[in-house]
Amino acid sequence: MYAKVLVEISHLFTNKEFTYIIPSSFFGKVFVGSRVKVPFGSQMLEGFVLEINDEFEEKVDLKEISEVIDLYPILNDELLNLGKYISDLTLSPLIVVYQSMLPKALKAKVKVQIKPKYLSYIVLENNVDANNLNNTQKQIVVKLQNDGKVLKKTLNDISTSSVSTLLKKGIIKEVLEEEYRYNLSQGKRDSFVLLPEQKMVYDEIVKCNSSEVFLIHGVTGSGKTNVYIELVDNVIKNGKNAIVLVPEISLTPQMIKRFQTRFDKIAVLHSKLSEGEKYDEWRRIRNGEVKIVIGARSAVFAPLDNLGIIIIDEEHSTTYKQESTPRYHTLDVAKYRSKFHNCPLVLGSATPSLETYARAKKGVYHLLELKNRANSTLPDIEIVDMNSSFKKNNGFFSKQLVDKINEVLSNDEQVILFLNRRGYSSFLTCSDCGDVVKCPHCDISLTYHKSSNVLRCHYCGYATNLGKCHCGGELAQYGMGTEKVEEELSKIIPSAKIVRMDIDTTTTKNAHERIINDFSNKKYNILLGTQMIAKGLDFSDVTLVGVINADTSLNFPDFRSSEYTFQLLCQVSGRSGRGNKKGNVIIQTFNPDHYAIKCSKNHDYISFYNEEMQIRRTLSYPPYYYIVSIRIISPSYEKARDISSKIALYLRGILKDQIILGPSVANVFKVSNKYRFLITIKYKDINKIIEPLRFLKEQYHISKDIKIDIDFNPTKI
DNA sequence: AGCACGCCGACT
DNA sequence: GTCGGCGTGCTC
Repeated sequence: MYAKVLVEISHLFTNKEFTYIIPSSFFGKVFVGSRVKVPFGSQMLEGFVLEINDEFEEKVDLKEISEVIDLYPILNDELLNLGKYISDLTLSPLIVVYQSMLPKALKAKVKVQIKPKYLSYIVLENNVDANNLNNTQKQIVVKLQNDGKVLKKTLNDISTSSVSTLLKKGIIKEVLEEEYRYNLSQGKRDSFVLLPEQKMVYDEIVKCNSSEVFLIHGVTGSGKTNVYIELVDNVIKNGKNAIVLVPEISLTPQMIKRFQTRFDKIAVLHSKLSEGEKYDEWRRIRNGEVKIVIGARSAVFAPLDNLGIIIIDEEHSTTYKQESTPRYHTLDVAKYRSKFHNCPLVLGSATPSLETYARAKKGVYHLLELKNRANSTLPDIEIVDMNSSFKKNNGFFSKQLVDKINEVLSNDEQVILFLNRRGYSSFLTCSDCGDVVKCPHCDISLTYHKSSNVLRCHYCGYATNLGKCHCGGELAQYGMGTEKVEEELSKIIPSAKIVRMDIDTTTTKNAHERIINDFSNKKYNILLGTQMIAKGLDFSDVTLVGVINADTSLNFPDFRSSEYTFQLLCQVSGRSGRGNKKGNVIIQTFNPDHYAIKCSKNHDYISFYNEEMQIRRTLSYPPYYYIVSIRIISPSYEKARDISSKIALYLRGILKDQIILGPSVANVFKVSNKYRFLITIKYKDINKIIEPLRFLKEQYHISKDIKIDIDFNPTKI
């Protein structure tokens, strides 16, 4: 017997398999999808078995598999083939794809070994003649007769020696049972009835018994989660399982809570779990102990059989695209799995991505609408032109916003203030020469962290103490960070109890949940934060949302900047007035006439969509064209530049009908002392460009000092 | 990635 | 003569 094995080295030979002999002692123990240890050159490596054959005809000296790691395969046929599909789609090494489909604990070269955690229990082994026992022993036996199974630790507390005597006599025995590190307690049951509009959406989807894609376009607060819960309930009643995907961790606690009010067998997968917890959750899923998986991007690979539905909430979120190899999009993976299981895929958003909405309008997806808020009305939105306001008081806060905050606080209601920091984090400028302090390794302004008084590079992590400019001038703060806004706000409104939520205040475990709980329990009356407070949060006492600077994302050099801005404004606005009190939103901006801002005032997705689509059409951007970006990265500037030109020439030579842009220096020109060039292809048919790109990738795969990074449908350009 | 093989410079 | 530089190539 022979096995084709994919070894855990991604670097040299892409997707090459090696054949090994299965020694007779391993017959029946090696499966397709199992991990094995194999001798490889001088080293011992782990690998995945991809094929098992009776014959092998080539005349090569074969080695034997030296160890079988798994009792059962860890990847089933569906996931093995899904991996191959992703590998083809993203031009990533297959082994890297498999690794990212599994928890890190299952990876060969993981630094700390993560193993299942076991607890020792004691059970009665034989019928006991109580006369042969002393009092302590009797006490233990009686306890076991009453309770059946008791933690060994508990009995040891009575008497360690008695326990070991009984064990020796064979009267009791020890059993090991696994303890899962992550334990989701059962929630309080809560029932609701779908509103007519929600029921219609539900009925449409429940009717479907094939792999169709549905888009629920529902305004913020329209009760999409209730529809999800009913859909999942229906699936489970039919004996099937469900995957529910959410964009990021800050959203997860509330979504989990909602699902806990209805279901028990839920597993949770997201990046804030420890590796041990992830491993345990993964095995609970694999062992069929759960029926629902809720999680972020990677949860789309959850090893659930018999899927009945996949739900992707906040479909437009860029977190669904993985920003490292393999650069897959969750939507593509979900589509594959929905086809495999012949089950519906449901996308939900108040502000769908243009790509998704365009497909829904074309009829590729089913478009379903929730036009009304479930329990309240949409908030009133006021746009404040900062061009005039800014000159008057020269601060971050317009008079309108300050007045409204005071009014809301005096009613004992709450405020969420949103600071749009994208591309505009606080950096330091020299007051003499005007230079911005940049990272010596990356072409990026350093961000000033006031609490620790250091300048930090958000790309490579470089940190330096605050010094003087190279010209000797003083450095002055420019731009605005949450800390600075908080400082100014507490001066203007001394009575405000402000809690900040940003990267700095949420590094510790459970920090997210703590801040959200504290704010929810009204320990604070103002929540000030960055992107992470924009989505999903649901506080019934928040009646004012203030957007301090709507423009910064508008100025970001990206063709999607208008779309991101519109989405962001709708999302944050949606946090206001979710209870029974009317909500208000104040958006401060220097561009009050920009369509992204104007449309958000009226919650008008369709007008925004139409305006933006015209621009996309004119400039040949998605969804009219697909985009692939090719990044050429090298520590040598000359090499990066020359190879880029060579590649562009090659591509232009064979892709005569495609739009090829570049090479140009990338937006962030230098990262960690490596220079980056960019070539962009706009295309309609992937089949026309995939082979040359695969060729390029293979050509430079071996090269030490040139890295070619190919990113299909990049979210950042 | 490792590690061997191999082909040239500078040392006891 | 040989120690060791790292370029090239292979690993079932």
